[in-house]
Amino acid sequence: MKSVAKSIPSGTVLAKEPAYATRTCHTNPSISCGECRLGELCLPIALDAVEITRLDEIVKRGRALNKGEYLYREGEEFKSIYAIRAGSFKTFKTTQDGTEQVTGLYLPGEIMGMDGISSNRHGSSAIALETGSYCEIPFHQLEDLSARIPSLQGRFFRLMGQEIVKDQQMLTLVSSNAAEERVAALLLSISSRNHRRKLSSTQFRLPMTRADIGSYLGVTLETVSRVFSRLQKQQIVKVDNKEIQVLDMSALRRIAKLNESA
Amino acid sequence: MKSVAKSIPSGTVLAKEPAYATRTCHTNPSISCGECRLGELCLPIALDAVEITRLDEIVKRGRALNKGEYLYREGEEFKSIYAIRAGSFKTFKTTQDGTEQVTGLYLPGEIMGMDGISSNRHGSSAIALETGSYCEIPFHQLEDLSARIPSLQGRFFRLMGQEIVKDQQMLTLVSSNAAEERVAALLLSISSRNHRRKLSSTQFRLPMTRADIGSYLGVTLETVSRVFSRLQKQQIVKVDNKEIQVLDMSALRRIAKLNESA
DNA sequence: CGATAAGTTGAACTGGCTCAAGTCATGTGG
DNA sequence: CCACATGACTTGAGCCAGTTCAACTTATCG
Repeated sequence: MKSVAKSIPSGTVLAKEPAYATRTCHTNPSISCGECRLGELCLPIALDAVEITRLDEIVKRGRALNKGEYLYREGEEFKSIYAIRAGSFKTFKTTQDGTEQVTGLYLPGEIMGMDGISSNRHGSSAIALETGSYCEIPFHQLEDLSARIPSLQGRFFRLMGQEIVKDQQMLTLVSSNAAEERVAALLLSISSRNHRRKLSSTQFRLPMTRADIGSYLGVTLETVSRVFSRLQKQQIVKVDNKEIQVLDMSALRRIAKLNESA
Repeated sequence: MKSVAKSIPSGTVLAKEPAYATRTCHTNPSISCGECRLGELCLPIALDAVEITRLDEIVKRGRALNKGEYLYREGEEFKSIYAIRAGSFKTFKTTQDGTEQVTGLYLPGEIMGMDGISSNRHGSSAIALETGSYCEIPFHQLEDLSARIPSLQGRFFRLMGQEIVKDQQMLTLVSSNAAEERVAALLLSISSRNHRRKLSSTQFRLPMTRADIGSYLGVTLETVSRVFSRLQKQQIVKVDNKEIQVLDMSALRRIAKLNESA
């Protein structure tokens, strides 16, 4: 927990530190799915108490991961999907010219690794952006269980459907040019995901570097930096390195062209 | 069948017409999944004969659709997914400024509509690019059946996983700039999908207009046109309006940076 | 505290965009 | 079956958002 806080600059004016630290779910590995505060976001939605217990039996609670540690690597055999409990992760592919292309940002309560299901190989690598923890769910056990618990099967279909929708929104975002639009949409996305997790939707810490954001959004890191500067000059957000404070949410939505997604 | 052929310019030098016409699956609505030549690509893979019969009972074979007809519209209630039997379809979203953003191209044997699963609303509209036909699979019946046939559940998980992988490949393609790379990747994608369907991987007809291709790839139609002209000048492809002949496959792969996807 | 990574800002360059003017294809009605 | 209208495609010219390269400041961490 403290190691997350450690990465927040001490003299920061924003001071959303306590909220972040207390809310970022349990690093405590003994918490079961039934007790987990993220249950309402994560896999267990739509399951009753008994079903959650069944699910609990197959979930392996992973150890804490430090910044930069891999959860899995592109090309490795796919065995499990992973639910984020705390911290944040990015997924990325390494292109043949050796550059890294960020394909996803994952926050607590979200599921990673679904791009390995079809081919039995992980389609991307996943790495912790800060100290974090996760639950590992062996996929074939999840399949077995899903066949016996229809509501779990339905839940997982919907979860995969969500991933498809998310990827398509990202695709339309990146095809439709404007760099400002992309950055604004990313901020709104983080904002609304924080809201779901009962965190501040106006103050948060960007888990990615400018380079990661640029890679994710299909622009250079310099452009990301310039967009932040511009948005700040227009009083739409306050940017202090990775600390973001949204000052004018509706202006931000206007710039993002309100892709309903957010 | 003939109406597909009709859209092929008569005096064309390429003359891949017969292959196209005979191979483009059955427009015959009485063909069952067990008999369908697309079975090996479509939902039934991994199912035994008895299971296919069960699946057959819930599949509704749709009427032929003419060019421009909608299969479903963005925002409509999601009830079914659709398997393409013949022809080609595009999916697209209409952005708030009224422009159309192409999100997918679907060929026979492929499944459309999975972006409606999570929200119970279709996330995009689907429209026939030429005369085509489809099978409708009511989703809740598919869910019921999947709960009773584990191999069908597994198949559908993998199919959704494939859609996720496809969207992410598209995303990385569109973030990594180079217009030529994007066009080359699209050509390779169609080529390999044709190959899977036992059609020519070097000669085919583009089902989309330049405008559609541009929208899909995140460039303008003029850029698409110029890229085609350049590729033709370099003797990599022969372009006759919508007819494409790949002359130098390895050069095309080199340009596409061989995103293994293809 | 010093090294290294992350971020900002400026200046010049350029790929793709916009606008425009044309050709070519398709299909519709007389 | 032709003529004409409309949509699809091509090509050129100028422009601009975002890139590249570079110099610098600010954070982070052993």
